[in-house]
Amino acid sequence: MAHGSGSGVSLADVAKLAGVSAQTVSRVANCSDAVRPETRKRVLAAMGELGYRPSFAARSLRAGCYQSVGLAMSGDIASTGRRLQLEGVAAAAAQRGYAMTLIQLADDEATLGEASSRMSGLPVDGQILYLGSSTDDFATFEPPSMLPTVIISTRHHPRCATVSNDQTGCSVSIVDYFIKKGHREIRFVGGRRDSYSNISRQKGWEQALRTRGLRVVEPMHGDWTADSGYELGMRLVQDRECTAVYASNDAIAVGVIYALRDAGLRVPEDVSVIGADDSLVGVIPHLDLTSYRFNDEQVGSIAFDLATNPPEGKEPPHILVPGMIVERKTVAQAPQR
Amino acid sequence: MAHGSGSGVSLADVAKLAGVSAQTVSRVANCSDAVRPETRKRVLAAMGELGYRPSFAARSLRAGCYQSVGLAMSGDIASTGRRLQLEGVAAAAAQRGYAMTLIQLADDEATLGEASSRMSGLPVDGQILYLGSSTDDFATFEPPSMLPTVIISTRHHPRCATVSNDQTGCSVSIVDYFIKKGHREIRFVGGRRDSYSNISRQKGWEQALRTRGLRVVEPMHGDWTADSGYELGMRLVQDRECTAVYASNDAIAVGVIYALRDAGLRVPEDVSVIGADDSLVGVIPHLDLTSYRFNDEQVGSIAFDLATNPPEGKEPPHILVPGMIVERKTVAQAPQR
DNA sequence: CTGAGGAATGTTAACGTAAACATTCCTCAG
DNA sequence: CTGAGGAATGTTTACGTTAACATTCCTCAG
Repeated sequence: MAHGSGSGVSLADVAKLAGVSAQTVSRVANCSDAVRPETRKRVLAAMGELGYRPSFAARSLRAGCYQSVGLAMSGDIASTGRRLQLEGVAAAAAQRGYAMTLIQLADDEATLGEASSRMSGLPVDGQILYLGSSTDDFATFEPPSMLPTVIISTRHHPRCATVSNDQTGCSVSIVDYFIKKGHREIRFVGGRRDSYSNISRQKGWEQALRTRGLRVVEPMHGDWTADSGYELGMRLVQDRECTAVYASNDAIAVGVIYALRDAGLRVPEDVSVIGADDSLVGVIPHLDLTSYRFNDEQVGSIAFDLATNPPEGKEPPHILVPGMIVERKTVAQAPQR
Repeated sequence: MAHGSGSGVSLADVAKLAGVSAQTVSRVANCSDAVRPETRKRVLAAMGELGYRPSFAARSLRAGCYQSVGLAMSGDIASTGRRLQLEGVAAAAAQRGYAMTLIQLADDEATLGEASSRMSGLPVDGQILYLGSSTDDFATFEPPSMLPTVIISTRHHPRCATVSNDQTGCSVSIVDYFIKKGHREIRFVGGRRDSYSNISRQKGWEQALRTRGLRVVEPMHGDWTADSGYELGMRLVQDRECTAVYASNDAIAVGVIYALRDAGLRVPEDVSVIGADDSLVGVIPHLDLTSYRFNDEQVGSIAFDLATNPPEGKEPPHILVPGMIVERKTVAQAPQR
């Protein structure tokens, strides 16, 4: 017995059992009020007996849409940030009565073109593409004409709507926050050099420092782990003028803090440290790391809206969603010199 | 212009433009080789021009199945473990050419019945229900007759296949691992008392100790955070006989370790500590926490297989997937007394 | 030159649903 | 008693696809 489409039981089957027409069954299934209570009862009984399940295929064929949005992700769904945006899309979809179709692309096939072509055969009214910002075909990708397409990316695309966390804005906020606290020597400790989010964060930091007329010291780079942060932190100890450190993620921030403390410096009294992503809550005792929390939920929700209600205008929108600094205990006023 | 189903452009439209029959276009779309190269080219050109996208609805209506599996999750998709199992399902689906339809249930509607009924109108050949193990209707839930159903849960269900991580097995492995290292006073530090996974882990620990004839000391409970682990760790210091601690998750383990060290005890020389979930890799400097890693990928993959290829037998399978201890540096031989 | 045989293409029908329209049946005003 | 009007239900049709069968056209052996 083939499972699938409508469970093999159709309106007609139910109709026959209940002694009514298929249309009447359809009316019952769709809660129309133009059915006598007695008839309705008989139909519902027949439905139950046969295990009727409406056929999504037939319904959407008739309706011409699916009430479903597609999300294509590459590699790791689970990594920080990505998963929250997935959740944002899912939440927005749920709220608006949409389903979500998720496809995962292996890293070696993670191009926008491939994702879009796989998606085009699926039951979706719009698609959200969430691959790394560094896919080969980002610039050349042409979205399918009849399928509203949104790319989650910090980069701007000429033909597609794009949304993402405002990585640059994150850096600017952090720099300004440090400045407000009286800091002037603000260092950046990076993650992997080739990572797009690291590049954006670093660029934003540099830009903000220059605009504010502060000194830019060439940053060091680690591999996103706390251990690499520790090493970099130990090197940072030499830098006697530095009073503020902006780490490209929280693990690095933790590494830096441990290193500074091991070197006899106090955090935040001597050096203030801030992380990014706000991913380490509740995980380390007595560490109240000040961090920057992105609004992943909103990114997902906006992506959903753009995919299901594409704006009319010529120019595709490029939306950057700001987050906020979560103040805890690793940033203080700059020490007096 | 309505988007959706087949982009509004049908085989017939393409056929007219290319001057062939719809069937020929269908053959081209399905890569049948019974088409003259020249014809194929003409058809492909027409497809491109019109932006043809095959209609999922029509195809599955005809085929009688969707090549898609449904996954229902409650509340937080992102939390440790859950997200990895999501990824496991997604990976298995991708590998076998299936799509995945994800629906998210708000916490106040997270029952198996609700999930299943929502799913029944979606394009899925099978469904995987992944709510908390504590849903109200777990025992009474009746799966729909024509939709293969799998529940991800440590509990056994009389009518549905179930899969999950082997929480009890985790505890047994950990106890035996400690015993192998010469420990005999093995404590359990729990997370939230009412959490199902905490209950299972504690039960497994207790059972293992009893079976091996070791002393069971009533465990303490925190709230899963490192800070709560720290507090409990400080209380644990009084327990002079304890040489081994099994923490119900990694954050608690970290808290315990910090507390023990602050109290002057060495880890692992004086007291060994093990966590569970292996969720804190690379996040704390110089902490090489021994932990138990579950095989979430495999849980997801098995769930997928059961949902798409339901076994014939009468008794629904109940599968517990073992994980493994990841040996690092927080467990050592028991100290000599 | 004939026609058998195969390659390429066309035609028909069915999948399950729901809108639009058609029919039946009942009630009640005149 | 008649029939207008409305409620309940039935019938037809189209959505886009593809399996199954039908047709056309070409090639080449005899």
